[in-house]
Amino acid sequence: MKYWLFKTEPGEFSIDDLAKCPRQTTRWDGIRNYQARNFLRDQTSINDPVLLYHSSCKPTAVVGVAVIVSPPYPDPAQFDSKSPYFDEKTSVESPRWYSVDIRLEQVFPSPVELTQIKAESKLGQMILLKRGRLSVQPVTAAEFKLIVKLGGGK
DNA sequence: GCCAACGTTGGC
DNA sequence: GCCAACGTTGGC
Repeated sequence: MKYWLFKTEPGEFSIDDLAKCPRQTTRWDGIRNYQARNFLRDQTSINDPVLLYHSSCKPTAVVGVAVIVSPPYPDPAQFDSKSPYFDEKTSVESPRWYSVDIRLEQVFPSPVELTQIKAESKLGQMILLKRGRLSVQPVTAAEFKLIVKLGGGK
C-alpha cells in the first residue's frame, strides 16, 4: 500500500464538492503533468489512502482524507473536444493521460496548514515542500499518520 | 497581482 | 539532444 497527496484548487473542486458527490465518490481527472501521470498510472492501487490538499487559496492546507476506489484508467476528458482537458495529440489506442476514482473518507476538524507542515521538523522531507508544483505525489506512512493526527482526524 | 520555480515546446 | 523561449503553478 502506498500513501498519496493530491492537490486541488478549491475554486475548481474542493473537498466540500467531493462531499456532495453521489456516494462521495468522484473521478480525479485533468492531471496533465507527466510525473504526476506516472505516479497515478503506474503506482496507485485500490485502497491507497490519499491526503487532499487545497492549493492557491487561503489558507493552503491538507483538508482531509480520501481513498482510491478504482484502478488507473484513461482519463476520458482527453478525448472530449469540449473539455478544457482535451488533448488532440492523444489517442484511444495509446492514451496519454490517466485518472482514478476516489471516495471521501474524512474531513479534518482542523485543516493542516502549509505553515504547520513547514514548522514540523518530521515533515521537512515532504515532496510538497520541495517540489511544490507536483499535483500527485507520494507521502510516507509516517508523514500520512502525523498529518492525520495534526488535523484531528481518525 | 507579482514573480520565482520549473515543466514543456520547438528551432536548430 | 541542447537550450532558449514560453507557459503554468502556486505561495505570498
